[in-house]
Amino acid sequence: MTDTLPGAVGGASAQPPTQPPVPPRPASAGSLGITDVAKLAGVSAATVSRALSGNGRVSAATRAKVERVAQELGYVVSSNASSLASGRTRNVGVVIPYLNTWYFSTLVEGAAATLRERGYDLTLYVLDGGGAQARESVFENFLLRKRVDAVLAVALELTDDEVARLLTLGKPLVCVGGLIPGVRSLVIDNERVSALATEHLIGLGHTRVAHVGGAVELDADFHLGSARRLGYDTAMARHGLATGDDLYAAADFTMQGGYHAAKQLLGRPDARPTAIVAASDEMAIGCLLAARDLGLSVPRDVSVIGVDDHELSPFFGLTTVAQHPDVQGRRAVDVLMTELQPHEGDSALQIDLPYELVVRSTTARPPAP
Amino acid sequence: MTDTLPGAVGGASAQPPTQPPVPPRPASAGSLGITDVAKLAGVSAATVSRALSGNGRVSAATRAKVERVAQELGYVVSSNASSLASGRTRNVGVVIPYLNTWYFSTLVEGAAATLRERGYDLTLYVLDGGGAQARESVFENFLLRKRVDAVLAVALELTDDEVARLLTLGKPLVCVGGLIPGVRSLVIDNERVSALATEHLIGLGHTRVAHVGGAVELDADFHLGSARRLGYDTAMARHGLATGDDLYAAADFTMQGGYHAAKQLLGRPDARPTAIVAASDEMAIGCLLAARDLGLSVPRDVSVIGVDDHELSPFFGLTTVAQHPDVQGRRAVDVLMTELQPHEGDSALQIDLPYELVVRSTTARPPAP
DNA sequence: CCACTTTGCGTAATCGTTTGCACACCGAAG
DNA sequence: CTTCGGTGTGCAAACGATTACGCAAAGTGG
Repeated sequence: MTDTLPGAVGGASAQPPTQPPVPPRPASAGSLGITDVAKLAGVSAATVSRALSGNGRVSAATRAKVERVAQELGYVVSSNASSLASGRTRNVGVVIPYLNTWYFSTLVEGAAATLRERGYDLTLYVLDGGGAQARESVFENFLLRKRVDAVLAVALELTDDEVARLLTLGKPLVCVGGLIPGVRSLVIDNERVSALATEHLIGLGHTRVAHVGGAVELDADFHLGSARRLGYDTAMARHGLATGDDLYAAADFTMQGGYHAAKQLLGRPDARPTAIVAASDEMAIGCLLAARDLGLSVPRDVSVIGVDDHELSPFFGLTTVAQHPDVQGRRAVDVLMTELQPHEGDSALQIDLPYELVVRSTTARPPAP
Repeated sequence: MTDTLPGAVGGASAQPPTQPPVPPRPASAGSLGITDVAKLAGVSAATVSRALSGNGRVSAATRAKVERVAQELGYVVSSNASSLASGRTRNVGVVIPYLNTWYFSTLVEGAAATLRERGYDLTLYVLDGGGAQARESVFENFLLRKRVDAVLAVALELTDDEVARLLTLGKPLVCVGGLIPGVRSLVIDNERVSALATEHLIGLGHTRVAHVGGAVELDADFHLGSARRLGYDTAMARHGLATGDDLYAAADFTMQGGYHAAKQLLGRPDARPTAIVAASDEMAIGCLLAARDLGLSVPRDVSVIGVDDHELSPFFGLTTVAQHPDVQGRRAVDVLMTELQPHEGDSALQIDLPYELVVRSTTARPPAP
């Protein structure tokens, strides 16, 4: 029931003190329930529920009438009451480490769009900042309040404990951006992605190919840095090409990091690499800027390829291996939805996400020696 | 369950004694309710509710015992039941046009962090993509389901209808990033911000100051482009400096747009501006890159200033007028929270957000003529 | 030692839907 | 003309909390 707090509605200016006898119900449009609709439609509340939810059978005529009345009254079901009674919330929880990042925010936007289309709400839990404490409070409290029908974990390496905790709720749990044992996960093959990028350069004829990768000590989130470095190493090895410390520089997945790494790699003119595969587009763009500052022309003097297809990449003409976070978000929701259906055929726990090479103008054949 | 309760062991542990050390499995299924806690603690459900929620009086001893039992059982209140009974949801709805943008995602992250700290959930509605239809469905359905205690509208020019719709719910509505009549709004004075940036350049001695602004036809979101252009115009006029078509280029708030605009402005060597104030940092960075491509040195040949303090700005050494979206998100939540309290003193409807000049290395005195 | 206020807690009535069950009606099959 | 299976609807019991009341027991002051 809406509290009869005076002044909550008016808002604009202070309530005049000379208020006439306060109307007992100040147009409490919020407090209209299913029974109001029922009464006006001349049916029982049960029938209204069935007509509006689509569960159970209702004659076409009755349904139409109920819908009309509900529309006229501006009636909207109380999700709390509905959830309590039915056990379904039409709401999914999305847990994510950060938000102010191209990848994460785009992924969430994709998920949000899909959920909205399906009539679902999205409740967001951003772990950032709060550290271990935030993480614990989310997993120990927020997610257990039965406010969500399912949980989508983004790029989170969940502990067995956290998984168990969530699964005892009996709610589907889907993970995107990392493989978790026993949990349906949508993953991108980071090793292959990185190998593909590397092989593009090798295919162009490059032999001195350097790698700007994530520092091992920053190897959070499913060892993204390691996986991509491994793909680079593998591809190089497969083609009999040398790798080594002089062809590797660690960075932190930022543009600035990529910039400094490239400065270092491209700095010595003696054995300068003719190409760089960066583990992310932001770092790749950093490399581009560094090359320019060193007076090197891209792609004439040095080729650069990234991974992601960041929103800035088209502008820089960056060749890259695209992953599509918005699609990842959408697909993750799709999976979640089928999971919410009374499914039985246990499909694969691991679902591979697509990626593809996007050739732009930062890669070309190596300069003639 | 860990049986530290002497009396509870007999009744509760149905486990065979010869069970190997199974992980404690705190909660049996999701189906444990307040009455389970009540029974085990030897009190009534009402007391458990009071002890856990802090409403009503409970002796310290009882409270401690209830808390311990709840902890052991892994009990978490059902937010639906709680909301239904109390009318409060401990959840706020955030409505936002886009998410995959530095400003928006950072703002939401700030809001999310604050909300989490206060034990609130955040339900996110991203309008993007769905167009008018998405917008309508959010305002006509999603927000009216009584799932939220309050609504935070970000950079949305709400129609009177939408405002009315939300206010009849009796739920607080706060707006950040735009002034809406009758709604408590947190706004940044875009005109002053832009004037401040312009005056920084004027103070350095620049007289030919150009503006890269939002195209009027893209003037969504509270006329951000217009307001910032007006601030530039005003500042120039105040100092008796000329403005005009040769000192203005429209763009679309992207780096690419800024790049092309700057190419145009800086292209003719005859009457080239010595400084540019861009209406956003992303455009400013585009200007930086354009200047470089034209062989101009920043800030020796041309100064550039932006607005935002984008995450990339420190890397580019960009001088800018900072607004702090994360702080804006936090403050918006703060306001929302006081709004949720039984407030009475109607404070100002408009709340001004802070901004400040951040001088880095892209602005300097103009070149000697 | 007696009113009289606090305190602490239990009883029971909500909150607004959903849904199992019962029942009435209806047309088709036996 | 019964007997059915299928439809459409209402009744009433959940769902799992919160909270207004009421009533003891425990302080408090005179």
